[in-house]
Amino acid sequence: MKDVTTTKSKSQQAYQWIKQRIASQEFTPGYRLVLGSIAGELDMSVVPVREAIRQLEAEGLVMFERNVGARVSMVDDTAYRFSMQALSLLEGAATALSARALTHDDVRRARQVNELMVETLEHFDPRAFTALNQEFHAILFEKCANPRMLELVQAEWARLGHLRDSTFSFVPGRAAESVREHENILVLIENGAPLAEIEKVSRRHRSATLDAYMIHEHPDQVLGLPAF
Amino acid sequence: MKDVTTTKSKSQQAYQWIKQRIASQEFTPGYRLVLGSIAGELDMSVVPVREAIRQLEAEGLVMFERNVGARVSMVDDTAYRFSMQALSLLEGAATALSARALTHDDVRRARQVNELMVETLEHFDPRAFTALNQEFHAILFEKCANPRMLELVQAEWARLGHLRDSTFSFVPGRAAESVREHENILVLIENGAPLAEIEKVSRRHRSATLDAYMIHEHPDQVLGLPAF
DNA sequence: GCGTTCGTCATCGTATACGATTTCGGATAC
DNA sequence: GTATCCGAAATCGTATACGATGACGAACGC
Repeated sequence: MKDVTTTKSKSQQAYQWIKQRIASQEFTPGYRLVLGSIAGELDMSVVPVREAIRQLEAEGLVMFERNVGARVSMVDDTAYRFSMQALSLLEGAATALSARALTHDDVRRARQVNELMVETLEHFDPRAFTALNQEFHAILFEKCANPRMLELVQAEWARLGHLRDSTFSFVPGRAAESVREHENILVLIENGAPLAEIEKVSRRHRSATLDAYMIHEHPDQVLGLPAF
Repeated sequence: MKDVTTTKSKSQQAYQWIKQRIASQEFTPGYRLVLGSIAGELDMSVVPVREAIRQLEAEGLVMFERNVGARVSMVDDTAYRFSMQALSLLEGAATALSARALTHDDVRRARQVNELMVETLEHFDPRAFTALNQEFHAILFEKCANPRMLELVQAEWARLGHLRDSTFSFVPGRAAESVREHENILVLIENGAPLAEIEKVSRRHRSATLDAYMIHEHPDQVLGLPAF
């Protein structure tokens, strides 16, 4: 008897396989996803692959054009900005909704990650830095009391996945500031600050990264977002 | 030559067909979606139907169990609460991001809708009331400067679609209060109030509906959400 | 030389077919 | 009477097959 929860359907296999490739940058934005090739690669027929791609399409990771095919979504600058703004909103709230559930150990782990980030600052590697950044924030919002919001945050992270590396490489100065804000957030959580305060600061933290990026890359079209 | 934008693929036909049935309550939560039957109904094979259902699954409108089949998502009370909370967050922000783009005419239309709601209060029809409620809010956030956030709001509305009728029927008293708050929001928009203020009030407006529901149905587990 | 047209190839879209899994009812044992 | 086991029917999962569509390049006309 096979364990259904462990034995994945081929559609799911394909789904995860593709998703991972996108996340790991093996499939970069614009990359053409050919059904037949992927099917061959995974040793299955095209049908499960099609379904997998549909799901990825619904998540916004791939674009699909009828009778033409699928390709990894191009996240142009404007789309990037919009997603980041949405993420600042969602993540801020998720962090607040998670704060009360965080243990001392969670905070300790987060602080540890943040210290790693400080060390990384010297021989700065945007990619490593961003990975740590995600890890840090993931610890803070992972215990979000609202699972739906957690889903939304994670979906938005995935959407931005393929270019989240670049954020800090554009605006190197932002990284140092970022780790300082991280410590601020940790202190607020430790002190049981009002949830509204935690939400506000978390949201600003991410908006600030976005603003830094916008000012650096598109100083003309900085569109203010309400930071409360 | 066929117009590709008009000529829908069968998957898309199936997708819209099913989605509409769900929205119109013809397929109620728990309803079993049998691939073969739907395919027969639409005069197509099961393959496009499968894809359609995958998409709906990704949107959260249907649940899917391997080797068992799909059914319209049960939105139990807790899931309902979580989605509403997410919606209050998203909609509040979307409304704020839309406020500056609203014309006098938009506000006028919204006010008109709200006045209809007032009239409806007398011979109260939860279903009609909720439809108007959605229309009202749609006017307010439809010009959201951030299209991504608009997508998220609409997706969340769709998720709650099948039971949004019930909200006000549970807590009749809430409806009257709700229309008063609507007018408040309109005034804020007209006066060019700070976006933060608009966001705060919009968010509270929806949270209040949720709170009223929770207190009425589950007085034991009212879980506070940060209203700023 | 340049633009247009036509044909071919790659790829997608869907139907059909069949094996695999689950569900459910009835028969059997206790 | 109840619990358990077995088997058939319903339904899903995937492979294969073939027609349809669009992309690309070569040949042709100008």
